[in-house]
Amino acid sequence: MSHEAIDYFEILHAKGYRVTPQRIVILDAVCEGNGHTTVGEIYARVKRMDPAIDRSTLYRTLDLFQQIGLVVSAEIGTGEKVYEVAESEAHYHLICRGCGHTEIIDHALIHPLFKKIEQRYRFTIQTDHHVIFGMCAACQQNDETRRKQGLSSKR
Amino acid sequence: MSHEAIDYFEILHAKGYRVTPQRIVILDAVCEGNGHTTVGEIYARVKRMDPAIDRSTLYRTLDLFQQIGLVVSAEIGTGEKVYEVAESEAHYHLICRGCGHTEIIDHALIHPLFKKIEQRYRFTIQTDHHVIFGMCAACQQNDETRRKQGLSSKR
DNA sequence: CTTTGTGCAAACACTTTGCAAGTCC
DNA sequence: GGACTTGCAAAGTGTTTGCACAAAG
Repeated sequence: MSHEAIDYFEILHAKGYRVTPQRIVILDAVCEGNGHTTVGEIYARVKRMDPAIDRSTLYRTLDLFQQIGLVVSAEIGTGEKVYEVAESEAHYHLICRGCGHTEIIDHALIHPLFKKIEQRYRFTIQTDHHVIFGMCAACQQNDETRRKQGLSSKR
Repeated sequence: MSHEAIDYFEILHAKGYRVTPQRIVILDAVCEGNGHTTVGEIYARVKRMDPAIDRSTLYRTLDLFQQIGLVVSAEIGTGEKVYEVAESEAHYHLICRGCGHTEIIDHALIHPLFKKIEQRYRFTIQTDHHVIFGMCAACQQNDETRRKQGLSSKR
């Protein structure tokens, strides 16, 4: 999962882009996310490693990384984009709306469905990163308990 | 699909909210979307019907409608939120990245998978509105043709 | 008449852009 | 040295908030 394993150096070079300390730090920061990370989180980590790096550089670099396929992004329910280092395999997450707990869904579960959809609708599915929201068992219980204690029906 | 069929009046009343012309116009506008509509599109329709309605009112009203369950929202790839009137059934869309064509995925296809996921991970899936991105057959062909004509590798 | 809802304007958060100075190769 | 990158500052977007006035019940 660490970028050590990735030929980022070579990939950048091959496309004529330069390897700069900022880019390394930013790739580091995305890797540290271990899965989804929002731009805000990435920026915090970047700042910790090198406070001089500007937000605009972060955005530009994330764009670049995405273009050359070093990282992929997905949309989560909050409207924020999340980034992560590109993996060979597409994958799917289950995120608890209560506690934010993330679970990776077994690939074998999803794949047959996608195959079926592709056949039926003559579509090529490109979502290499899918997020399903829900409530984990623990949070569901908490929620019920709280409701019993009588919370207002309004927000 | 039209809000005529919905007891919006009663629903608002029941929760102690008022029925105002603005709210009716906005609900109308969401209904006109016939599926996903972005805030921008909704606002345009609202303006057409009543130019005096402010953006802030739109946002506040959409929030309210979502809270009381009159409309549901989903996230699409662009980072924009889309809204639509709540349906009894959850549903799933296939959207072509090329032409934007939208296809509704047969419920029977998805449901078994979600059931399986819920059991396996002890999660309650709350996504009542799911979007999968891909490429429709037509756009895929166009894309290949274009690539053959020699487009640069950089964006 | 009381409470809720609205329009306005200003504030916000997040992202993008122009440009001169700095840096990689 | 020359092209690519960066930091800075400023401008965009899209969304939210405070407040006085208007409207619903």
